[in-house]
Amino acid sequence: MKITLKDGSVKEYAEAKSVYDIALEISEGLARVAAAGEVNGEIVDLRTVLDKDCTLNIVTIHDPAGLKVLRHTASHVMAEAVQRLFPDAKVAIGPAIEDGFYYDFEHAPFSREDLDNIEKEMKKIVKEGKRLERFELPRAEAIKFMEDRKEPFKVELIQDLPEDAVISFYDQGDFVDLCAGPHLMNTKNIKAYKLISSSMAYWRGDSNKARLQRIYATAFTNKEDLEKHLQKLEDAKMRDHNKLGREMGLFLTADVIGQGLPLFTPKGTKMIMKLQRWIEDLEDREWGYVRTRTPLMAKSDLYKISGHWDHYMDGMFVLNKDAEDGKEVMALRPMTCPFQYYVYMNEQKSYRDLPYRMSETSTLFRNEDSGEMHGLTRVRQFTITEAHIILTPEQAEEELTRCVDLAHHVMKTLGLEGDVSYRLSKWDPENKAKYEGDEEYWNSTQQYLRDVMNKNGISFTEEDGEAAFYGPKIDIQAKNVYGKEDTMVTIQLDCSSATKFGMYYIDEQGNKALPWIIHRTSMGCYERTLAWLIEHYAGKFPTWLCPEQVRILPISEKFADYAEKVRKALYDAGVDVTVDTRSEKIGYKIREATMDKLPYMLIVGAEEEEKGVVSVRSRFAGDEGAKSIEEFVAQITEEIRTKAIRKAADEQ
RNA sequence: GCUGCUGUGGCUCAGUCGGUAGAGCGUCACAUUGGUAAUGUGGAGGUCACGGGUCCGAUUCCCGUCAGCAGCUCCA
Repeated sequence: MKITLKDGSVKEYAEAKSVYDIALEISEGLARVAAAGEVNGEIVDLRTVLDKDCTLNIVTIHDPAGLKVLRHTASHVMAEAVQRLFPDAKVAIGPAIEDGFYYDFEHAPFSREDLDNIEKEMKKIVKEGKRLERFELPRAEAIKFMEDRKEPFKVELIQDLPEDAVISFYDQGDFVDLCAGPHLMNTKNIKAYKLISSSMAYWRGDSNKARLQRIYATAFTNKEDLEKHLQKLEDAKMRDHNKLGREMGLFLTADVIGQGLPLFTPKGTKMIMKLQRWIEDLEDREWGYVRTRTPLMAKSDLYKISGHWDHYMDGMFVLNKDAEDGKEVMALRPMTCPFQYYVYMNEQKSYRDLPYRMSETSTLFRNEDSGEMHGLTRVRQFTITEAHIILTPEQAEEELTRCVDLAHHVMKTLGLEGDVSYRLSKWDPENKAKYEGDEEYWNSTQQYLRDVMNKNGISFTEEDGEAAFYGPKIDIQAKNVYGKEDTMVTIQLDCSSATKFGMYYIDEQGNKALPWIIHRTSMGCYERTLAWLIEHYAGKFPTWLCPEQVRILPISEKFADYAEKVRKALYDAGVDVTVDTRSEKIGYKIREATMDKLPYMLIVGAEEEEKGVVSVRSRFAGDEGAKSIEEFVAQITEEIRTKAIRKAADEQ
């Protein structure tokens, strides 16, 4: 008997065998869908004995699709283990996800001990080598089947399937699950898995529905891959800005100050100031922006005009809300838009003045739900380089391109351009009340942004329900160390706000005309960008961003004067430099400076003083040898000026 | 906002089956003045997150609050 595999290779067998046996042998337990080979154009059943040459489309568990199947099967095994240990646990759903799988149960919260016990029980099930059998039932029987097994969530799932649906189940002996498949054919092929964590999840993501316990786990084809993955999770923890940023002394929080209100230390502040000075100069001198400075709060009247009062009330901090003494109801600003509009309207503008680009380093306040705050990435007060560009409709395409270019330039300079993806954030046609404007407005503005990105050769995804209430956005997204995505930069097209505020410009015919508005950031907010930088560089920032760029390490206190001379030379050149004057051994000082992730250490002793040099030790190249003071100053100032991103050999 | 877990010197953690606490690192002082990842000795430093309850007595048990974490939901 000859079998032709998908890759063209041919296997020969002395006697007829079942597809099941062949599949098991070739793929270490492949997915059922893959096992269904084609014989003379017909899908063969697993136990069909092959008596002719055929082509078998085999997906092994080493393929991405097969790995997903492996994980999905592992979720069934986990569900069985849970029900063996906790017979009253009701099963909900258990899909494979990126990097693993989960299963939701209705049950009391699981402790770590429970998870370990479940893992042990899974081991037994794997060892038992249980075969997974697929069977199908008509809808009514399927419902009865799950009703008999007292699985209300499964019953609900089946009820939502179409009347004529073929409803399939997978039976692994003591555990049967509603499932479209495919699956591994045998539990024994699940060799490497780990229960990661458990947490609460709502049935169908609806907070009004049942509270379930979700167990997150992962599975791989072999122990090495699993170990590698677990190591990766550990490494991610080491880069986590919320941990590393605090350890490095860049920021802190205080219970009495409140959630989502980080405090920046001198070090963290220095980094933010370096970013801010750079961005402000860049925008004003090279990209044609003017700078404004507007209030952090306003009367509620302003937000009523802007639409925030109707569309964003929950997200604002409102002051004097229930005041009975006649005090004005105010709100801290959640955005800068309307404030800058009034600056625009201060003087009548001609088409010749447009595009009018107003930028502001703007502090904003957003009343996020208490469970939403995280480190520096979700906070209640943050500062952003926010601009509003007032322009004629004819200028929009070119200006939007400039905005994308500026954002790209900023990310490239920071070395972060490889981390991002672009997203067209659209309104939600299913939830029109959340947005201003009609279908035509949204379709046309969304198409406008789509065209701009296409013309600029940007690949992007599209997402419903992510737009601002006044218009669609180009969002530049980045993932954190745990794979969670955040918006870093946003560029929004707004063709409706000008009407609300009565903004206009005088066109070439001398008539009032309605401008368009671009809302955009050039860099995400400083807090979030700093978080991103910490995680991207694992704290080893490019020299220009380091709060401490050089540390001078005198061999002993005898060389304090020479160290001071070197320090002054660097300080006068604008370098952030310190001297470690403690009476510690040089090895100890080097160790500490290394752990502080300093880019440069300058060791100075008798030899150096005599020759007027410094011994350079860098994070990038280790011992760089002796250099004259002038030479090192020239080298580092050039590195800082060009914002070079030097990397060590092992960081390439 | 919801569910769960967590909160002990600056950091990492131990401990108290209820009798007001300990280590390492860091910090400070002194000695040492050194050559590329840890010199030695000594000292200081904690209302055990905060508030209430039970108890003769609470850091320990219970309740609440605040904060941190994970997840859900949300994110103009």
